[in-house]
Amino acid sequence: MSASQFSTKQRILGAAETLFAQHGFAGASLRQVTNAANVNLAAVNYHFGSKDNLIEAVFRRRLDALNARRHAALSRVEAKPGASLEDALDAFIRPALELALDRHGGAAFMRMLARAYAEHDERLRTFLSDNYGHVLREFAVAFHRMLPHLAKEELYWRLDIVAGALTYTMADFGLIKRRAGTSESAHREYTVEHLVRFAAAGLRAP
Amino acid sequence: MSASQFSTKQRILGAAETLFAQHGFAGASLRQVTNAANVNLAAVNYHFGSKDNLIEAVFRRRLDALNARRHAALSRVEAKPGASLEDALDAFIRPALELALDRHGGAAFMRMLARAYAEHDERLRTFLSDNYGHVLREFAVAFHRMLPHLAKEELYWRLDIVAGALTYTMADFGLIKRRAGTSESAHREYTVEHLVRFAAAGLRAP
DNA sequence: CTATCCTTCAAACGTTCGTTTGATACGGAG
DNA sequence: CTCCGTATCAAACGAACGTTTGAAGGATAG
Repeated sequence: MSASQFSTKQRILGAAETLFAQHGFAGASLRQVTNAANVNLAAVNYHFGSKDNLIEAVFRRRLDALNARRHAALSRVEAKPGASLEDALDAFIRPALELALDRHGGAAFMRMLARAYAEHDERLRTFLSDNYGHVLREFAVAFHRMLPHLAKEELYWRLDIVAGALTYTMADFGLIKRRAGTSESAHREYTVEHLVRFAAAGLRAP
Repeated sequence: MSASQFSTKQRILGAAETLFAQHGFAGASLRQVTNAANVNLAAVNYHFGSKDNLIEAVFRRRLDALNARRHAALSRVEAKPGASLEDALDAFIRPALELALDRHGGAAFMRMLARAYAEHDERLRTFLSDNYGHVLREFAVAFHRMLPHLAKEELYWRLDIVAGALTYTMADFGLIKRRAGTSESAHREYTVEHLVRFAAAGLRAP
């Protein structure tokens, strides 16, 4: 039963991701997590030190890769002459949507991320900003270059809102099965395009 | 100190709204709430019966009025010949935005509502659907009439996502001060227009 | 073999949670 | 005045929380 192809650490991370998405960080207890992962209660503190550290580890496992892919995609866009706002938004959205549609817990992680956005928790915001803020700042610079008429302050809170709305939307997309008869790649292309237009409209508003 | 122009019940509701918005339903304890409201701990269970009932009461206090105003606005739109999708969205968005910009805790409530959306909690969804679902269904019917080419299933989850994204966005709007030199009504008009366009684009997408 | 390190385990730690209790004060109604 | 329903209070209830402890495996190195 407790046997799984995954290590204790990985099983804890997976169960935590699912339960945090379902009940929130305060609402999901370590006893729920360790029961779902079929590991001893003390294993969390042994491997991660504390519940807060576990939360950060769950983020890290996914965001390291997501941020790297976003950075790479933005670099490709910036190397291209005549890149549009839509290209930059695509670089931001596509890696996240691929993560949301990933079959190995991607949807759960996206829902967890959406909750984190809604929580406005100071500790979490600091952690995310410290570890992943630099890529977001790269995007902000790119957007600023593409929307020169927009004041920096205005741009920043628009980005905050657009990113939040996108995250919320992608979290829900992960819950919904695509229409029968549509291939996965077609579904993804359709959704990316839809989200890019939606975000561009929000950023370009007067 | 404990003296206030408001009754015990009202002070509990106000403090709960603020703290639920800040720390979530699981994260805010009744001891925090009763301390902030300057009332005895037992007062919550005396006046409301349980923490869950308190949560529902906090929703009820705002949503009764919000739903009534949305219903009235939609009725006006439907009485008007040649009403557009944008008119219906206006009827949906304007009352909510006015609530979000209300100075007496409206912003806190909107943040709480956004968290509730992100939580996907079954009990809360049932409560909201049972008590306020009929107005949302009126809007769904109106939108269906205005978007006949869209299958019902497709429309429903688009509405779910659009409503969530709008709620999230309005929750953040409540946190941000309007630009200096802009009147409150101008700020509201600008924002409503922006949100309506944004939502219409999401619903009209192919 | 023994020694060592990493991991797992049951049990307990002190704290905080939502809820309940029983006493006390107050304020009209009879 | 007494009576009675409403409201508030300090105190306690059992349950659940995150965390710590110390002992017991189990593999590897000498």
